[in-house]
Amino acid sequence: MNIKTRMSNQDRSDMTRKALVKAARELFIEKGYGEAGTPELVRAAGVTRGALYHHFEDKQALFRAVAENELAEVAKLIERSATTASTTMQALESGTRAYLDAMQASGRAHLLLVEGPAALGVQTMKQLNSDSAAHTLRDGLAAAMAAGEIPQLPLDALTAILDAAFDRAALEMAQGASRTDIETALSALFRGLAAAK
Amino acid sequence: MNIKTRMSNQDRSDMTRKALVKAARELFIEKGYGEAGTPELVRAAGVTRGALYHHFEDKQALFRAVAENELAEVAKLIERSATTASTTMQALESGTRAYLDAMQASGRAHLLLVEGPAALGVQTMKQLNSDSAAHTLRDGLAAAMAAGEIPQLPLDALTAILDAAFDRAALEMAQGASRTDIETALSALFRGLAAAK
DNA sequence: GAATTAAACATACAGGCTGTTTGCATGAAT
DNA sequence: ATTCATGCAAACAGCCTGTATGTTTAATTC
Repeated sequence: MNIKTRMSNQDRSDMTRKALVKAARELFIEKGYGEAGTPELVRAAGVTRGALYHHFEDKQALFRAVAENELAEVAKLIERSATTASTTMQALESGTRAYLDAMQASGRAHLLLVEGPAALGVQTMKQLNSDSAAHTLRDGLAAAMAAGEIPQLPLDALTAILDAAFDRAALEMAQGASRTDIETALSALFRGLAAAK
Repeated sequence: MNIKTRMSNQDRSDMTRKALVKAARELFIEKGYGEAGTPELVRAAGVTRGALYHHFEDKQALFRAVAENELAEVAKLIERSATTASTTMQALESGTRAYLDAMQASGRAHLLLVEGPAALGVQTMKQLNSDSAAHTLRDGLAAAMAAGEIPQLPLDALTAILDAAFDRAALEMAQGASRTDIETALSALFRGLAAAK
């Protein structure tokens, strides 16, 4: 597979793109976006800087590709784990667990929650998120409100705040915090919301 | 005051340090840590790069000084607004409002919550935070638990999650989100916690 | 209070990194 | 078979960071 002779342009492009994204993912995690240099990056990917700048407009675009990859993976994992829950709140809680699981891939939380907003900007990150699957939370909350399972509250604000809570939960877990502790605290928040009529 | 002749070394140092931190604060906000170059920075501060590297070990140290400044300001504002509340939960809620207020200074939320973790690292930022005054939340929650106002929950996890919620609340508000919406959602979370026995 | 030392810069320099340009080789199209 | 386009490779230009060196002026010492 590594032999570069006798290959269609398509395949060659796919290979180098993937090699670049993979190496970038690792180096961005290890050193952070700012400290990860393209010379080292392409060395790790086994290509040249020429290839990089042929496939990506700039370093930022490469990071964006990495982030989009991660988000797609998260979305896939969440969809895959979607079970049939009887109440909307149960669906939300199981969705939360799926999200926490999906975010435990090594370095993913750091990449998406720390490097991403600084490298691409908060706005762009928000955009990428909603392009993939973050609307899950928003929709779930809206449904729960409609079903009367939680009180009527400003949807955008509540979504943002709970989203942040989940993100931090994922980040803490990725850094070694106790999963049961985190889930206990999150559940208490959820159940409290439901009780708070 | 701008005449640089006949000044003690102390005063000269203080002046240039302050000028650097001020200019850095603005440029880091405007362009982000990575894109803010020291040549432009020192021009804005009215000093030379020589002065910068005389006072700060490197660009990161300058950012750190900016962040510490902001955190100190936040802590000051929170302490100043500390009122006597009858219940621990009331104290927590008023503390929350004070925090949100303090974080509305232009660019502050972005600096501390977006640039900071990427530029200095999540760990260092956490450290700086706890060095200044973030333990307020943790202590408040512990007190509320001890007083039986909220259920017994893993303190670290709950603190982290609520901290994240407040941070995002501050960030959203700084970006134009409705304050009443945010406070409504936050209050619901709090009251829910209290109810969730 | 003269001489020495140390602080606060200013300037010049070295290396590295990003993005661009130019050249080349090979697969695709005609 | 020839032309064209794609996928790179390599060299280049500009900028930026951190360091090293020089200069001025305040602080200290004798």
